[in-house]
Amino acid sequence: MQYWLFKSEAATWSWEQQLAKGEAGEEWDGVRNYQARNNMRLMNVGDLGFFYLSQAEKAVVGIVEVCATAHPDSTTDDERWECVDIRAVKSVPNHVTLAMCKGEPTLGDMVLVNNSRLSVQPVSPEEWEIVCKMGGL
DNA sequence: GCCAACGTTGGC
DNA sequence: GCCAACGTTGGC
Repeated sequence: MQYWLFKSEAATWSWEQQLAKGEAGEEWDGVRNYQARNNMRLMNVGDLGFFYLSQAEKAVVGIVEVCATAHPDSTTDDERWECVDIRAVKSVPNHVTLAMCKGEPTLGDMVLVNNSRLSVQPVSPEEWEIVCKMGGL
């Protein structure tokens, strides 16, 4: 079991849209970055992830679960790009903002804090625990 | 809206 | 295989 962080822009794919997909989930398509794709290839069904909104929101707002391992991205014919499917598990009661993460010394090594541009990131078990607590879970 | 950081492309 | 030029992302 591993932990991840999925980054989205609310204008492109919001948490409400993800929630609306329910148990079936939805493919996390559109990723065109090798590092992010490689992370998705490492995912297993049952892995958990944070749903993070960049730009306006800049906060972790939900928990998701991987429900299908990497497969070709249906939004392109380019076979280089793959994606997993994720489904919403629960909303985070208190949104954990980027500023809060930056202000938390124990999250100093978090990828979100150090490499803001990577759209699919690994999260350590320790970081997972800390962010969950900050979020009121 | 700006700009820094990063990734990708393409010429050599 | 290097590196300059360019494009994109995302925080501020």
